[in-house]
Amino acid sequence: MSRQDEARAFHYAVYEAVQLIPQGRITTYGHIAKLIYKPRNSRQVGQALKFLPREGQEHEYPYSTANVPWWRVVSSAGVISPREGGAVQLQADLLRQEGVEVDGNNKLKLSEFGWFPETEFDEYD
DNA sequence: CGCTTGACCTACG
DNA sequence: CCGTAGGCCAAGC
Repeated sequence: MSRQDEARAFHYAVYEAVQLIPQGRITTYGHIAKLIYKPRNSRQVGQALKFLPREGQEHEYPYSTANVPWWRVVSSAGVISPREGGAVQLQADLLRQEGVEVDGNNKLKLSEFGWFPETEFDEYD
């Protein structure tokens, strides 16, 4: 399996896990990493979302912003990760649109809206 | 091939 | 509840 194939497989795993997040709920990059059995790759989870094709854009992946709720993923600090462009504001709007409270500093209450299903890694805590 | 980046995370003051 | 330090690891150059 080539390195590129592995990267694609990782991206697909991330997108599939993100699709599991219920509407009106949020989870973290780190938790998605655990769900796909790559607990030390939280950074790459963010990277995968960055590579998620924008709706309408030409791409090979069977995933895009049209079928992956990328806005339901935030940092472990419960904050919408800062980045270039208007993506942050869009994410805040999409979350509020489904009932998730976002304050003026883009902070969210993980204790209230967090979605953290059990993972096999939790057994080693 | 080595070095820098970055939608991250935990531990510690 | 900040802010910092160190660790992590694929992608880009």
